[in-house]
Amino acid sequence: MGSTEQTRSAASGRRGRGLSAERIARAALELMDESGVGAASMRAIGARLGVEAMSLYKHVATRDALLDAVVELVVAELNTDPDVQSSPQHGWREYLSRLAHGVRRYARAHPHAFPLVTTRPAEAPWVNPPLRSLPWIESLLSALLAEGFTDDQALFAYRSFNSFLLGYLLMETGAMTVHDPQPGDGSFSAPGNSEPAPVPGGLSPTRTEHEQANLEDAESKTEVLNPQDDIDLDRYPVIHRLARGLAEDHFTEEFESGLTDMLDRIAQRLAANPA
Amino acid sequence: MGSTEQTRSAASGRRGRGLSAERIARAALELMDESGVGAASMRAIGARLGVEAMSLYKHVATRDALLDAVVELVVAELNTDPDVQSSPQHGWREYLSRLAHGVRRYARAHPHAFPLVTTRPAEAPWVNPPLRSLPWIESLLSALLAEGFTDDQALFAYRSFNSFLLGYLLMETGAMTVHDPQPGDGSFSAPGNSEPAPVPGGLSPTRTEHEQANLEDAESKTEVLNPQDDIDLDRYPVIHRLARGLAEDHFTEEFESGLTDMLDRIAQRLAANPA
DNA sequence: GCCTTCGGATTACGTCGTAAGCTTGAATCG
DNA sequence: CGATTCAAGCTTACGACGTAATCCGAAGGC
Repeated sequence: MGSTEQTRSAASGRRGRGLSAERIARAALELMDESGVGAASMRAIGARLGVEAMSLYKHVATRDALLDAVVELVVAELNTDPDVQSSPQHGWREYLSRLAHGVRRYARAHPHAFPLVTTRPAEAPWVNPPLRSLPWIESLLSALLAEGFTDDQALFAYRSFNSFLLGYLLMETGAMTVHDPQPGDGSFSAPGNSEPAPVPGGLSPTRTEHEQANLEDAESKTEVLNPQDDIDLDRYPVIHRLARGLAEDHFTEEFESGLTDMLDRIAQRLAANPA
Repeated sequence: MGSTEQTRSAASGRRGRGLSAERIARAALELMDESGVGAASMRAIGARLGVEAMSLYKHVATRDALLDAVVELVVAELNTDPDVQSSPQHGWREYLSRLAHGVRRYARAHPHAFPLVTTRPAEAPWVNPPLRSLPWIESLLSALLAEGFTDDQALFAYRSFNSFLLGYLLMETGAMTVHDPQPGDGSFSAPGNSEPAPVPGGLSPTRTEHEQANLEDAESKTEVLNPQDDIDLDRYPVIHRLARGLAEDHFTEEFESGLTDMLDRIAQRLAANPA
């Protein structure tokens, strides 16, 4: 296609067109941001870069490695976040708070890629999301130690930080990627575990339409199921009544208050067994 | 293969062999538990049930719907959990605590399937993991309202419950599914965002071997990267020093203390603006 | 000059989800 | 009872996927 012109505007100053592992990961991330994780197939990534799919393997071992690189790329946005500090300037609270806000920023910037960050298997059980990289784990731990934390206190803070961000941000980004509802309910049983199954519709009759949306993709469908006119009043009266409240967005305020409480929890631990 | 004997031991008392949406979902879940999400292909599920892959479509609309059914199946373990109560018997704290422990139980029982529970797009932004089903959301909310919560208090508790469990359990189950390490590090940049890239190895040279392990699968490889002999002492001195502490398992104790704190947080909210 | 090296294209294989149509045997009804 | 119906399961086939193997042409070093 086109011509054999090879502009060679690459920065590395070597052969080939500007392809590189990072550029590939960046293209993959763009595709995910636009159309979900599933849209980032090797062929699609190649097409976006004006290259055949197989050429990517000259820079990336496998698609799995590429996904890991995307995760790394996302987390690496912390490096260029101006509000995040690499070491505590005004105490550990501000350090952790700024870092947490940085994490939230990258999570909200890539709601489709964030599940990747949270669920891809790590190289060790203690390399946890949402930091996921040894450099940042090192940074956090050494920052806390420098602030006078004991080893145990630092590790406790590390775990609390991880689980808090994981929970809140997965909720928040998950709420951003929702697909269309189903007519039938299809529950196998009810919470009261007394009646077997009073479900009327059973399995859905009309659902021939297919859209690829496994764990891999998560379509963008931002359309929100407006609760108050879809919820079955008889089966779910409380949900029906609280519909408006359920749909309200409390993410920012509760992120702040949850973060504060988490930091308080850590501070409490500091006071409990002082160094 | 075999013979044309058709034992017809099905419970439903109709035609066909015992196949059903629930049996299919159960087979899929077993495959996931054994070998990761990716192992539950339509063909593999069919094989496990002694049936061709296409036969599954007589009971399941699409593989996506099947994954949703698996999620439902996992969450439905709450229904048969003897310690979980369908309505508060001794106050909301015990109700929520028992429910939380029930969720933890199903999460630990299916560490490979749990990411599905946490990341599959829901039918509405407020249908959140780890409950994910309208019956259980209804149950939780009505339980709290019955205990005297205001609407806002119940919704706050619902969100706190979700994000706490999401965070802790994703950490815990994530630590159970770890894959083998890579020789090279491959970071694009370091946390201090001062030096560009002091990485020695760059991209991995020897990694021709492939094993399917995208978000879909997450191989079982329970082998743990023993920190103290693999961590680069020069680049990550703190991690190296804290290696033993990082590898320690604090999940149960910190789940308990975190749960207590979360319930305290809710109680605080009750006191703040009393009904 | 040649020769190595390396980045990209080509071809091809096995597996995946699944659309379309066929077969079959139990349930139903005359 | 035999004819009909029809859902459950089988067969075939297609396009998209990840990727192994191979080839090719140009840039760099000698």
